[in-house]
Amino acid sequence: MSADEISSRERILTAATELARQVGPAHISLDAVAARAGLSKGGLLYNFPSKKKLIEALVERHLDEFDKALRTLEAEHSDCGNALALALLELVSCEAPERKPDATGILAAIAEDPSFLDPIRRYRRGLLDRLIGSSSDLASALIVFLAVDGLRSTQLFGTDALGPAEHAAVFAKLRQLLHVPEPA
Amino acid sequence: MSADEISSRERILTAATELARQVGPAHISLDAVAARAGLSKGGLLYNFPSKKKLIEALVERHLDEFDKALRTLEAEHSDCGNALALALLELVSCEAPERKPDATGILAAIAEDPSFLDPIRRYRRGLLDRLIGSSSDLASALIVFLAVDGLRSTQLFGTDALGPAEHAAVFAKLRQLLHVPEPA
DNA sequence: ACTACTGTACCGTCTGGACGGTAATGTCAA
DNA sequence: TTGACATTACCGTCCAGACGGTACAGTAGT
Repeated sequence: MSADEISSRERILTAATELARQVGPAHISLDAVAARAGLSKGGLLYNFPSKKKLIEALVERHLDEFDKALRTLEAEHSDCGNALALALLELVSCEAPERKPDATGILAAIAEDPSFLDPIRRYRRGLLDRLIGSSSDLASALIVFLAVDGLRSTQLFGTDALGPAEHAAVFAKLRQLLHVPEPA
Repeated sequence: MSADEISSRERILTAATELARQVGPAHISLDAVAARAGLSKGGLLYNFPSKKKLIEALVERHLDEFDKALRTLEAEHSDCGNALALALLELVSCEAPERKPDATGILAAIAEDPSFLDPIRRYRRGLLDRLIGSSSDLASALIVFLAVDGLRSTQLFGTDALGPAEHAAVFAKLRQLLHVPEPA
């Protein structure tokens, strides 16, 4: 891995994610991923010895990115009592594409085999425990947790039905549930 | 279609859904679906002339079942002001498996080609409009809408992290948001 | 005779993966 | 400094099998 270029692994993972969005999560073939990542199929199989390993890495990377973005946002609100719930809310509502990890690869994983989501299950349970432990109002925190899930899933499916005004209304109310004042 | 047995179309659709859950949504082959539905591949292709038609029917049936269950629940609460939001809440939280449509087939659809979800997009937008038109408190209704989405998506992914107690706590709070008294 | 299939045979395409090769880049003793 | 070997990171080819779909002859119930 030379310093002036992104690692092949990253390029492959990104190519796979983009392909999933374009041709449908069930149709990411090794050939197509390799072509898109700018290397040969042999090269791909060198980095990921099987399709299974590739998809596992896809899930893992998404989880890492999500967790990193979440912890950054959480730190920004460390003064607030409901920092984690607030960070969750902001992660899913923020406009910056950099901070919002692309989850399309996850669809490829679940399409291939639902058991690929086991790491996600574990992560979510941990997240929920952390949320429960850090929230003054359990029910409200759980509502935020679910609502964020809802928004993320609809973004993932491309079935996002909320307009900007509705979007703003929900988030204002959710903030209110967390006893967080409106931002100026 | 004789009266004493379920139609072949229904059997095929059910078989496809079950297969999607078992082997992964990306791997429902016509051969496997036919075998599971107890007919030959020729018979399957007689009912659904292509895989595309089969999957379209999968999405359509799910939408029909969902809408039917929702309208039934809505009618049961026609005296309440937030009947639709409440019905949504009950549909996703009820224990009766009969009333909760299995959405696994949807995963097969999105895995194959995300544009299969167009009917779902339309339905959701219509549902949202109906919700907005019928709710006294818009923001709360939208929160319920999102939270229900969240719960449905996690059930779909099998990443449901909430325990029974947490589950109960959220739903109590959501009901409270809709100004609905606790059931006895 | 018509409907609703069944069963079998087949075709062209695509797939994951195995394999052998190779050029570049270390590593290390003499 | 050099030669010997190891590792990394790929390339290009091949293949058995699975896939969606077609074609068609046969058949049991109405």
